[in-house]
Amino acid sequence: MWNVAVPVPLRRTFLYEVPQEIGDPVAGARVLVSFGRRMLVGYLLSESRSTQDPGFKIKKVESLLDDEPALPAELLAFLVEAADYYMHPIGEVLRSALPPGIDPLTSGGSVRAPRVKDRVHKVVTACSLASGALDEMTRRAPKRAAVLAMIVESGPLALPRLRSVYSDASKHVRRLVQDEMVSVEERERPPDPFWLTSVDRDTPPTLTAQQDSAVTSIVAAIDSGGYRGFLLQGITGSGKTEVYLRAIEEATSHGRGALVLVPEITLTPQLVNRYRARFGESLAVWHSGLTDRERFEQWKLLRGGVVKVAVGVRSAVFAPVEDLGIVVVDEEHDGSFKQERGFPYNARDLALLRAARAGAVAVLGSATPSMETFHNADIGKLTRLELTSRPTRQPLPEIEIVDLTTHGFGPGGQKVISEPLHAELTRILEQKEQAILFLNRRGFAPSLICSSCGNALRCDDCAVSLTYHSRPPGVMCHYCGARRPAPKACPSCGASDLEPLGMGTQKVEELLAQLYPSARVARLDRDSAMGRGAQPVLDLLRQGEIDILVGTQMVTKGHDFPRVTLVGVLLGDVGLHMPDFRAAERTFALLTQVAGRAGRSSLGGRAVIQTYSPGHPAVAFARTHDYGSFAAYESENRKELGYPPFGRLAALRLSGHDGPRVEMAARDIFSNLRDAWRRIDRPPISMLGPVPAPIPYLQNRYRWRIMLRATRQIQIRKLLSEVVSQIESPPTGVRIRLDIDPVSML
DNA sequence: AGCACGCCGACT
DNA sequence: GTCGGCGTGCTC
Repeated sequence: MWNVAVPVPLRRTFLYEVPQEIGDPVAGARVLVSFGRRMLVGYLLSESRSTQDPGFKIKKVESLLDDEPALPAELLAFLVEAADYYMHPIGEVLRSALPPGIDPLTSGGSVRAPRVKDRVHKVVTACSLASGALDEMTRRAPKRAAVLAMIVESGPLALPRLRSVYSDASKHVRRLVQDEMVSVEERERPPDPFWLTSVDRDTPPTLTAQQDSAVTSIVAAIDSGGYRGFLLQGITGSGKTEVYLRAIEEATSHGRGALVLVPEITLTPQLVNRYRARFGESLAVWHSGLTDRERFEQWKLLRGGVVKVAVGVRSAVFAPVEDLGIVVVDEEHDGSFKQERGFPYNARDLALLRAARAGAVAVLGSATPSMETFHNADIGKLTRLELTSRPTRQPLPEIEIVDLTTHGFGPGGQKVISEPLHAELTRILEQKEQAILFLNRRGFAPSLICSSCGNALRCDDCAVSLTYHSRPPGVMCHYCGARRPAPKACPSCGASDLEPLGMGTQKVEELLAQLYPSARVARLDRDSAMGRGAQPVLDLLRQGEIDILVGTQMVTKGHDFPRVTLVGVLLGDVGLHMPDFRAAERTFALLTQVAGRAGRSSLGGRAVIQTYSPGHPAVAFARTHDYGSFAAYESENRKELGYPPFGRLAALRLSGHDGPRVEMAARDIFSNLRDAWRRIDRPPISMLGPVPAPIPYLQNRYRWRIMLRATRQIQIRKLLSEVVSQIESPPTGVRIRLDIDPVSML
C-alpha cells in the first residue's frame, strides 16, 4: 500500500496498491492511477503498512512509469517540506517540480521521439591515452594532436563545436577513432539555444583580497560538508560572479553538484557563456524560453548525473542536481524569484531550504539585499561576506541628484530633460560617448485626458487609464493589453479636446530627436523589442550605432558598454510612493543598478537621477552608494510599523466578481480566525482587516485582504493552518490566495 | 481541478 | 417533452 500524491488541489494523499507484477515501486517514482473517473499521473510518496480496513475501496496503480525515481530522495523530501511550508497541495507541488515534457498524459502517449535530423549530434570522448602519446603525436601530426588535445581538455565534446574551431575536425576525428584514441557516440543535441556559439575556456582572474577571503570562507564551508548560508554583499562590479565560479569549482572538484539561480532578465548568452567558459559542456541551462522537450532534455542531463552544474531561473530550484554541494542565488533581492501563479513559492527561500536539507552551502548574492536577507545576516542566520571594492579599480560612478521640485522646465519645455541632464547629454555627444536614459513607463503618455471635462480615458474592462501610443498610433491598456484607435472626441462630453498627459518612453524618444537632431536615438522597451528581447538593440549600442538609448527596465540589464559614460534616471519616483513596504527597497535597488551601468566604463561614469523626492532615503542613500545606512534606516522604519523582517506577515487575498459573496467569505474567515486567536494564551498576533484591496485593478472584481502578523514564526504557522483548514473548499465564485511573502525559512 | 449528479428554465 | 444552466459533493 502506497501513499500517492495526485495533482489535484487537495492537501492530502491517497492510498493505492501497487501490484507485484507491475514492477518494484520506489518512493519518488511516477505512477498512472485511476482517480475518480479519470487517469492521472501520481507520485509514490511512502509505503503505508496500515493493515486496518480503511473503509473505502483501495484501487490498484495502473502502471509504474519509472524504474528509477523521477524525484530522487533528496528532492522529494525537500518538496514535501516545501508543500507543507506553503500549505500547498503536495501533488501540484510535485508536478510543478518536474519538466512538463515528462508527463505522458499531456505530451501524448510518451515523450515525443527526437527528430533525428536536428536533434542528434556526435559527441567525441577521449579514450585513456598512454602518457606521452599526445607529445609524440604533436611531432608526427600537429593538427590532429591539437584536435585531440581539445577533446582531452574539454571532456565529451560536441563534434559541431569542435568543427567550429577546426573546420576539418571530422577528418582528424575519423583518424583518431581508427587509432582508438577517441570514441564517438550519437547523442541528442543539448538543446540549449546558447549552445552553438563556442566558448573558449577562460583563465580565472586573480582575486582581490576580499574576493579571496569570501572564496576561502565558502570553500571551507563546502569542505566541511554541512549546511551553511552566506550573504555575499558586493557592490556592482565587485566580482560576485567570480566568487560563485570559484566556489562551484570547489564543489564540482569533489564530485558534488551546483545550482545557480539567476533573475529572468539576467539569464543572457553572456551570462551563460561565463559559466560555460569555466565548466564547458558540464552545464545545464534552465529558462522560460525552453520548449517542453528542451526542458526535459536538460532535466535528463542532470537526473542522469551527466551534468553537475545547473544555471537557471526560479524553477531551477527544483532541478534534479545530484549530490548538491552549493546553491547560489544571484541578485537575491530580485522579484522574479517569486512565483505567483499555481504553486506560489519564493525560489530564494526554497534555495535556502534545499541547501539546508541537502547539506549544501547556500550563497545569496546582491549589491542591494532584501531586508529579510540583510536581517538574517545581522542575526547570524547567514554569514555576511562583503565586497566593497572593484577588481578593476574603477571608481564608483558619481551620482548627481536633480531635484525636480526646484528645477523648472529643461530646454525642451519639459521637466524630463532638465537643464543639468541636458548639459551632460550635450557633453556626451560632443565627446562621442554614449548615454542610457531610463524611464519606467512605456508608451507615449500614460493617459489621455479631456481638457474640457477632465475625464481620463479608461479601459472598458479594467479600471486603469489607457496609455497613449504614437507608434503604432492608438491607445492601449497596459493591464489587459487591449489596443484600439484613439478616439477623436471625448466619449464623456463630446469635446475634441483629448490631450496626452504625462510622459512615456515614446514621447521622450521624440523629444530627444528634436533636442539633438544629429544624435542617433533609439528606444528599448517591450513595444520596441516586440518579443525579440533586448539583445539586438543592446548589440547596436555596444557597436556604437546608438548615441542615446532611452528605455524601460530592459536597459538596466545586460553586459557592459565601454562607451556608456552617462546614465540618466528620468523620474526616480516611479513606484516610490505606492502603498507597499517594498517600494523603497525596489527603488533603491533600481537606482543602484542603473547608476552602476555608468560606472562600468573605463572612461569613468556619471549618473543623473531626476526626482521629486531627493530627500527620500532610497534616493539619498543611493547617491552615496551607502546600502548599509539605507538598510539601517529601512529596518528601523519597518520595526516601527511592525513590518517584516521584524514581525512575520501573511495575507489571505480573496477575490471574485460577486462583491457581497466575497465580503461574506472574508468576514466569515475573519470571525473564525478571531475565535482561533482567542484560544492562544498570550497572542503575539495582530490582524488587519478584512479590508478592501486599495487598488481595484479590474472593474467588477472585488478583493478583500486579511492580514496576519506575528512576532514569532511558530504562532503564525499555527494560525495559518487554522486558516487553511477553513478554506479547504472556498465558496463558489471566490478565489483565495495565501501569501506567505516575507517569511524567511531558516 | 475535474467530473458527475441533480434539479429547475427556454426551446428543437 | 429535452438541452443545459451551475450548485453540491467526491475523488483512495
